[in-house]
Amino acid sequence: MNHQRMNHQRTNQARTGLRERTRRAIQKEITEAAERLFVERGYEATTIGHIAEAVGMSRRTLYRYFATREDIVLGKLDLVADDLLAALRSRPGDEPLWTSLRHSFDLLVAHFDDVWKVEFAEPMQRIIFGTPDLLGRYLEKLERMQGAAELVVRERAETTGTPWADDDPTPRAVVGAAFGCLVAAQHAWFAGGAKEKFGVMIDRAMAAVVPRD
Amino acid sequence: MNHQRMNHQRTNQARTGLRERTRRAIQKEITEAAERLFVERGYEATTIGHIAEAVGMSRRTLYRYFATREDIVLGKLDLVADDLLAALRSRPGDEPLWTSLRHSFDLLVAHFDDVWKVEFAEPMQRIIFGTPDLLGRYLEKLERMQGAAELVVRERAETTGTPWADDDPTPRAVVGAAFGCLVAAQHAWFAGGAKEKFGVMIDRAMAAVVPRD
DNA sequence: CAACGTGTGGCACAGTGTGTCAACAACGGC
DNA sequence: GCCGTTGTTGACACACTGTGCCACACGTTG
Repeated sequence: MNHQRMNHQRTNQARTGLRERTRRAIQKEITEAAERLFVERGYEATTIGHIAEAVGMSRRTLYRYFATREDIVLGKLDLVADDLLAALRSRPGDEPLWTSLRHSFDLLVAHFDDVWKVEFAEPMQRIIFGTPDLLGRYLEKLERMQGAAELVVRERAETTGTPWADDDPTPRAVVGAAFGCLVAAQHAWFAGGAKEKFGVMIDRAMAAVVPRD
Repeated sequence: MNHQRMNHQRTNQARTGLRERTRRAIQKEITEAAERLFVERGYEATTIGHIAEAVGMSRRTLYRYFATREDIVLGKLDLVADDLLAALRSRPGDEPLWTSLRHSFDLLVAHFDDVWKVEFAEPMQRIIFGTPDLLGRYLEKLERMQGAAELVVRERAETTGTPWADDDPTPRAVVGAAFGCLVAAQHAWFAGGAKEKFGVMIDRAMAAVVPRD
């Protein structure tokens, strides 16, 4: 229970504390070793014990850095989520919602086209989408992002004087549609061997689905 | 590995065989006992052992009916998925895609407004959305449904002479947007205490997001 | 009857994730 | 310097999931 809140507990306070920094460094080390193993031996075949051995620590200690094996792969997503929400919040209030959402995704686009792609992009993507456990966790995290995004969208609508009723599914639906496009773009992206830029893919996907403003 | 294909392996052949029927009956019995336990003691707190004991069979045998504990809750979804795809296939080819998708969801609407609601609707929904594991599996199943739906949509577009390129994210995006609306409707539905009909909710959600035809 | 296929339970096993405890290092005040 | 506090680590035991394997019981068919 309560796995998801264990890492990165306070993004604001103690941002540059020594503790936090070394913790991040170790987390990164673990992640890299683990991903190497996942890519070359497969996700299912790589146990926590293997990873612990690879980074030279005990199984128990590893669990203090990542609550579950899925989190080793998907933990960074929580950080991205915070940034995405901040980006969404910072969009001008009079901008069409769909456009704001598209721009918020730019962070993910960068994440895909830059960091991931250079080192592990395609293989790790394939591992995530090819492993039921990971895919489920991934989608669950996207789900929670959508919940948070809905709140942001509702707040924004309130400031512009056109709020939605509490039981109106509209804001969630628009956000959900946007994330649906995101996943669609991911599929198309590495279905085409990641030859095309991810940004292009998501533009196409979101152009095909434009809600009434 | 390969959990999801273990149950309901051939929906077409041997539809009314004795074996299949008794199997279904036992599955149903297990499901009902399990859901009762889940509702009153919580999902996490209910082990396979408890369920097995409740229905009077061994743990090992229970695993021959459901590959995972999640499947006890979400297994029926696979059947619904088949029906949903069949419904989608049977829509007229000249109908706007969004309308076809909306009508395909009627099955789910019935499932929500009728069967579930009468007995376990709200509690089970809450359990699914409140348990990370279950939510993940649920979303993963929706994901696979979307993959299958995309194929149907592509085939249909081919017969009408307006196919999409293989690397075009459009069909998946539209399908994904529709499923996003579905989930949005679920949220709004039991956020409002399931007072409103589910059909109304999904109508509102999908009306808010209409892609270009 | 015998052979066969199928459903069942028992057992052992690898793996995940948790609670608990003792050892140990780091840091501050005295 | 010494000592308590605090945080990190590893070891062990534990409950639970899911799988492989084997022996047994049952009904059907030859």
